[in-house]
Amino acid sequence: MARTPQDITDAELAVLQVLWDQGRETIRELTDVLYPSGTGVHYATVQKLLERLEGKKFVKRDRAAWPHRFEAMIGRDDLISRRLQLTADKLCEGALAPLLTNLVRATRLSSDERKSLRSLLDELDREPKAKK
Amino acid sequence: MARTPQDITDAELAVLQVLWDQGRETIRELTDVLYPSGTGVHYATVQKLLERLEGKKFVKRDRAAWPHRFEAMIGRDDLISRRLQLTADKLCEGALAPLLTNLVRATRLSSDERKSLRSLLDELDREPKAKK
DNA sequence: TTGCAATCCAGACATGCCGTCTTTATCCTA
DNA sequence: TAGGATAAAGACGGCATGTCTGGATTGCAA
Repeated sequence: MARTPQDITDAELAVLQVLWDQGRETIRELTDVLYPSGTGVHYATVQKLLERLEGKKFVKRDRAAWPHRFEAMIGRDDLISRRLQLTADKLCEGALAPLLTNLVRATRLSSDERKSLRSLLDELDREPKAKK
Repeated sequence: MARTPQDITDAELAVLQVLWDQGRETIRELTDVLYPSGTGVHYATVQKLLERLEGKKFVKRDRAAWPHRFEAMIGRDDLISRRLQLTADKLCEGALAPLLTNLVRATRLSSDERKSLRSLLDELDREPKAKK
């Protein structure tokens, strides 16, 4: 049984989180956020993580700027979808519906949350062909 | 950044899937299913996987029976919940609601599915204190 | 131009997970 | 009691992944 590499590792995710919060950033800026008391050694670590994220098309590098600036190519919601699909593939033969019912039961939905969920369903009723 | 070991690996999951399908099984039976053309070498592999699953309390071993019989201690739904909570922890600070809305949008819900989802919500309305 | 500091780049390294395999001890059955 | 099957403990190896090193390149200041 071959081990399957992770799509995005924890360290890579940490970098993405900062990019999501701050927008376009340089390696230096990212390093300062991720390793506040860093000795400067961590610069190369962040660099490598960005290089791998770029290779996986999850981050875009602006080589015109100096120093280079980085930007997330994947949104938080996209990654959530990705992870959900992954668990569905492993546990439900790809079907998302079981995850859905599981969540509805497990989550202690407040009445407000139930209300907004209903309106979301109403919205889907009106436009049966949701985009993308 | 410390690497976090997986709760259940792919190979371990494969064993669990068989246990979910077949119920109580011996190592030999599991091995025959997982490695149909196995040379007998894989017996120890399954054995080790079961040992680790037992250590993590995901599988119960009946040492009274001979040969030992194994049984899943965690259900498919439990594992789904676990995985969902894990993604929520990593991407939504533990909140499950974002996953829910994400799923509702991503899943192409048929009108039937929407209907059953609504009735599920109604059910929750009637008994605000859902049990665990 | 020259020197310097910061940045970029490629690759090596280390640690630990995890699937596999080996060896030895233990148990049932004939 | 002999022999085959199972149990138990540990070693091994590949590789993912976070970290680090050395040297090339760039921009800027004197």
